[in-house]
Amino acid sequence: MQFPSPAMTPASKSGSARVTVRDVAALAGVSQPTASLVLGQHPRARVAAATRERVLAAAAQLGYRANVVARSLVRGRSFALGVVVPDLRNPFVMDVVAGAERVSASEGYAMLLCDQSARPAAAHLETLLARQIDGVLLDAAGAATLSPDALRGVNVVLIDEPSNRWPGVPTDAFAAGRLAAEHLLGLGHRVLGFVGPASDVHAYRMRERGFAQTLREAGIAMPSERWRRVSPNVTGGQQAMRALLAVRPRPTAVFCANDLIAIGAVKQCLTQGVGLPSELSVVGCDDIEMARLITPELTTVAIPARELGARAARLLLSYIEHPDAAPDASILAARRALSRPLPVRLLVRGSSAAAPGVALT
Amino acid sequence: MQFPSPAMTPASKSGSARVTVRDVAALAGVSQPTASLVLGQHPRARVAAATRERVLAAAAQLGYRANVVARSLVRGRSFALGVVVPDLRNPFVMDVVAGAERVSASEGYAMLLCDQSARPAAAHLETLLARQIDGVLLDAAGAATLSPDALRGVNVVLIDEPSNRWPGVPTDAFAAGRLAAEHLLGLGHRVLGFVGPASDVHAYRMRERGFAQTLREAGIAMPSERWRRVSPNVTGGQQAMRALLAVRPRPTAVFCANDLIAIGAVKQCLTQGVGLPSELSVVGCDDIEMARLITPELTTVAIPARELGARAARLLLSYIEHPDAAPDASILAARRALSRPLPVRLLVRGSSAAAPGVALT
DNA sequence: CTGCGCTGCCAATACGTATTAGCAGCACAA
DNA sequence: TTGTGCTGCTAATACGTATTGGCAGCGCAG
Repeated sequence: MQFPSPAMTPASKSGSARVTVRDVAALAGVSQPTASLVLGQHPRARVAAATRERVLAAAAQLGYRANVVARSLVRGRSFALGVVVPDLRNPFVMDVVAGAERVSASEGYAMLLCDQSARPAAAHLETLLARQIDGVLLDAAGAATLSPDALRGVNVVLIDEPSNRWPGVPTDAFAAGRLAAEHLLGLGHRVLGFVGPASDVHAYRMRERGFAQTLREAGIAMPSERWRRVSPNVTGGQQAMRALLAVRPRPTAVFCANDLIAIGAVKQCLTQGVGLPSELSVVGCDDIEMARLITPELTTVAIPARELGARAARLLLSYIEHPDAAPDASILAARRALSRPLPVRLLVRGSSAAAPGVALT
Repeated sequence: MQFPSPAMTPASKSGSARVTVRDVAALAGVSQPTASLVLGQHPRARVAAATRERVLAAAAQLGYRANVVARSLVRGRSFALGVVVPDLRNPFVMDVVAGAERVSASEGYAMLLCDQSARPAAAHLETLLARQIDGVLLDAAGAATLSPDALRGVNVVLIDEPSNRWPGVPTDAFAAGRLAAEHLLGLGHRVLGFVGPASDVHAYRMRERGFAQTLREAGIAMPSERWRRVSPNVTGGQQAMRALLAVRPRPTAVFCANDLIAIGAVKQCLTQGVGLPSELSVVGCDDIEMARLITPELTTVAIPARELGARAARLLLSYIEHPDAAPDASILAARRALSRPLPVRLLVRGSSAAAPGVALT
């Protein structure tokens, strides 16, 4: 039988002073390393069952919570991921982040979020590296603006941007463009337009090439007046559509490289009184929530954004937790599966219809 | 004159092994604490100018980067903020987060993002506390679900949720409701409806009360059939509007407690062929980007979301960096300024117009 | 009774930084 | 010459955990 220290009753004051592994060890009557063996995350440690029980009981009684900072220092790992995104207010980007957050949180990793619209990616990366970050999820924009050796010594996974330097999770962007083209061709459209970003982001390029190549195969002309480059947002879409509506012959259908552009394009049509989809069809790409909310609802090629983020996080974690140069075959297989292009699919909604004067059979 | 170690030329191999303050000290020919005094963040330290120069030169030559983890351990602070949000995919929330991110990044703090839609707030909080987080930004939903003593010992700032326990940044939510009511009354509407969330979030309640009290003062009845409670998203808005359109007399104007609800309401009207704004006016609240993208554009009461997030972050940083019980008068004044309710303003757009049969003078 | 291997625990140390206390060295006045 | 005060630096230690090496104690075979 033993008395609790009269100065405090352990159970009641669990929050007052920081309780460390030493306190737990003292209460359990073992040394600090022994307590550390039990409370650390190495279940392989050889500790007698009775001792383990005593330590766990003491930890519970004191309300022990491991200090991740101290653990990080000694292990040289922070159990945290950095995510560098081009713009926090882009809904597609946030869907990707949401997918990544779910995975990283469930694996016990914290997520440090960095917005490039406020600070350059290089500055964010400096902060992340100083924090001994375990890995970085990089959007295409981030990968483009960063010098490659700023990223030396850290695990990197790229989101929808191929590279022979770092692994990444791609989407089948070429198919996205092709699906849009096939859909519009099938509706009888022969005078087509395209709106994409001026920046050189691979996924956008592939969407464009899938669209262009399908038109080419069908023998459709793609004059440059109907091939517009703008900033990839709503304003850009409006500008592009204003220009396209002035072109003669006027396009009867337009494919936009993302939904924000498409929404801007649709808005501009409504502003100018152009009938949608009676006079003009618009197809977007991404399937952000907003696409279903405008009128008419936007026909678009859905990119599985959350899944994209989730897979990118899983792939990054795989590299973090198995840093070996030549890992297990099953690990390699898992990585290969995660690196496979994500399928896309066409969602036909109200913004696309048969070309004017074409009766569909 | 001294030779560099023949084993490596310092400038070239800056990335190979982790360079510590000891390496810098050795190269500069001073002790580790001296180098630490120069490279740490205490400019008050008394170091001779010549020594300081030598240390800085050595640090630059070696590409020294401070290890924030080690610094955190000894200082007992992590230089990181936690942000716990109800849903990463809510655009209003993300605007708030974007504002907070900008401030925290510019002050050298990292931002750990936690999404309650994937894990309960309590679980996130456990992770954050284990990481010695310096402070937490909490949305109303987070504050509601957390037991108060889970937050003991950490700085907390609430976003748009009053509490006598923690500081927070409020918005003038009552005025938001009042503005909406005055606007609609001014347009001649006398049969009004309201749609709000079923959850008990203070800001929503105040918007509702501002709206209700203004109607009451004008002698307008508010029967419960025209007072709907749904989940605060697009689907909820659709459901509520479907119900409201069946009420007799049918309302000629509806105020929705946030824009997502309002967008759902507008969508439902279009689906059922109800003319907007000719037969029915809809007013939202928040002014998310989407509000300008639907047709007709949504009349709404703008809440300055980014400013809200930015102020919350600044307020939190004030508490973190001045933990004194009785701080400076200027600090108190700054806190008071940051705690003042954020003004809101009405943005009249296309979704509201004069009541049917009312000619405006 | 000795030698060997195994189990279970602990002493010592490391991680990279910040901070406290104190020691030289110097200038200056008494 | 001694005392005093200041400047500029360093030795020692702390932060809380993980890990290495080694030491008792025990069972068992020779």
